[in-house]
Amino acid sequence: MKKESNITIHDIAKALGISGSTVSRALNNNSRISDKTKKAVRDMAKTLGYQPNALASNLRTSCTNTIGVIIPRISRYFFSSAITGIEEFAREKGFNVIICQSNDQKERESDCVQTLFASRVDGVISSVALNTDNYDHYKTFTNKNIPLVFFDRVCDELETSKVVVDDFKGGFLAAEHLISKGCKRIAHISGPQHLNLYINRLQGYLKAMRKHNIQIDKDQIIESPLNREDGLACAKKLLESSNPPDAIFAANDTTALSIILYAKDKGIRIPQDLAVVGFSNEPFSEYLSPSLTTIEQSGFDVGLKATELLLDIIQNKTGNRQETIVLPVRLIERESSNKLPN
Amino acid sequence: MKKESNITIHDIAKALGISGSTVSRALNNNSRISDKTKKAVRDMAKTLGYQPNALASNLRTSCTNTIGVIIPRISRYFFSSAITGIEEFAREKGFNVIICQSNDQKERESDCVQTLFASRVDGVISSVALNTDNYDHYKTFTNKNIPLVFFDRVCDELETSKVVVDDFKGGFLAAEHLISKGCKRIAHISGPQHLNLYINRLQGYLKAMRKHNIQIDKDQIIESPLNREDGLACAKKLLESSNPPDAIFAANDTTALSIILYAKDKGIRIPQDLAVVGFSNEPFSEYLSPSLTTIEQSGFDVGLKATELLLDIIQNKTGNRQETIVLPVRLIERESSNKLPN
DNA sequence: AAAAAGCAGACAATCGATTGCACAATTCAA
DNA sequence: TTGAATTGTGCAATCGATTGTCTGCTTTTT
Repeated sequence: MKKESNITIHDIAKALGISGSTVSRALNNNSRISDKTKKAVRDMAKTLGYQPNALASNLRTSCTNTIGVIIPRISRYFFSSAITGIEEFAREKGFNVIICQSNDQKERESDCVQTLFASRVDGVISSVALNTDNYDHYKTFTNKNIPLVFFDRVCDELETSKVVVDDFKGGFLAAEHLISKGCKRIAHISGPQHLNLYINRLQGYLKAMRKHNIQIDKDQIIESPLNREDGLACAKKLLESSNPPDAIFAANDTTALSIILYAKDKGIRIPQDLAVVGFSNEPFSEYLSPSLTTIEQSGFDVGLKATELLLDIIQNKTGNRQETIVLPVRLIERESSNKLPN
Repeated sequence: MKKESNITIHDIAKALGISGSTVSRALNNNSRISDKTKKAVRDMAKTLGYQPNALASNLRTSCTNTIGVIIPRISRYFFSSAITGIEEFAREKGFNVIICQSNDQKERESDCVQTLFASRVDGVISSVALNTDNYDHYKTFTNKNIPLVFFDRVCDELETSKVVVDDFKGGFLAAEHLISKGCKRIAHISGPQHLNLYINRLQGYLKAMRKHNIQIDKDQIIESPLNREDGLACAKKLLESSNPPDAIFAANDTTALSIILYAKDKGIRIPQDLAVVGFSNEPFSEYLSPSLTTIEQSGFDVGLKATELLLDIIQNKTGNRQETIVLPVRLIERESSNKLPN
């Protein structure tokens, strides 16, 4: 009923008449221990129901076998998929994962950094908050040589590895797709320009436009925080202008959703009057009416890759590298852009 | 560049010419230490940039200040919201959270139990996998007196506390709402009957039917694993019968979605020919066409409450109690049931 | 003024696994 | 046969914070 006195390596040692250090080495498969002893130790460990005390081991080795994750919000599908990828890989390698949410606020992000640091995680994977414009708090990690890998929303200021999707190509595919559907006046709603991924999506869009000699109108490119409300405002601004676009490429699905809702409300037909393409392939995009054409990016793969990279740095003690891994994206054609080229 | 030798309580002690134990007690606000000394210690700690080493403390106290969470899948909105609630509360109280996903498989759930146990978490919050029909693996915790709280998908076999939403009322509200809209033949697609929450939703539905003297037809109540595919099969079965229902109450939104997709495909008008109500208020339900009437349940609140309960058990060492907290639900009326009573 | 009580702080053991070094036993080379 | 090399284990210190017990000093009580 009380504390079951836990089995320690010393109990095993006593049972076998050997020393604790030998047991420890045997369990860690140290080459200095004979196979016979190793087997005896392992068998006895099983018999006694030994459970290693990670705490003690952590204290001695100052490795926690834990990685920290900082994400804006877990309830966004892309991030929860990323978490799944991170966990999958980390657990398989014997690492635990501690997750912190910044709620897209820089201050909370700083708190997350502190929490993870105090938990003495062996490494950190992060996707920065929307309004993070300065990365000093991350120096808590880099100063102490704690490996750090960014994903999706990455930070260029710090010398770390990064995992992103091919946002440039995504932007390009989206725009070219709209062009192929005969759209002539293609607007783009972009995100905060201090984040690479939005810059890249925009650049991809611009490249497609140039490639096909479509005139680029600065009024048709607007920056937005990409939430529901601002999406409506952007839709209004674009669609009520004297020369409205015949297509909009939104830098995320949430904004594309706002556009669709706005258009429905105003009797603008999609895709006939206005074609729409989003970005991310959020789960809801498939069920919208019309369903949303979008760029698929695999959160799972991004998480997996980031973890692979991080654990490699941790285990090989190579120090923070500056590798950048770019994962592929894919255009998913649905109804919102399904019109005949005219 | 190498290991910055970390500041320990002994460094503080040396700097002040006092002993380590005094520093420890001062930092823990022990009453045996004078205010003057406490202040001196705290100031010095700040000056030196002292960061307590949780590992050492954990080892000594055998408390990890960490709670474990086992959930089916983090990518489902209800669960990610619950996680947010759990984290919010736990962090505020100085606890870390380790999350494990069972992917709705009993075997993985067992693995999660082992992982969390090996991590020596101070307590566990769990929502069981769909196919878990036996709870022996959870005894790993109960045997060692590790507090355990279930939420949403709870287990009655073990003597633990539980947090659920009012599924019975939800079922009742859903059915009564359909009745108020003039529906006469109301089908119900329920979930696995070894899970209380589906039993309760069903019972709520039955009570409403009885209250309003609507005939209950056993053929109109079917059990389903409640996924996309099976939802289509259920829809087909119900709607192609010789006497199809004029309303369906599905035990989750995913199944309701399947019904809507099936009906669209077959030219069945919603809500005129068929009214539909789901359960959960998943984010997509708002954007469907027609938008989905559903029962809202707050994952966040459930997570918060479960954590409150768990931390209370941990901190007051009251042992596992058997409290059951029931949180409210709410009907959200949308288009899929918006027809005039006939 | 002597005894009792209270206070502030120090000492040292402890949590359990790891690891540098020492040492014994065995094998091998010369 | 002796010295060297190799192999298998044990000893004891260590990681850093916590905590039961003890000490010396101050205050209070009678």
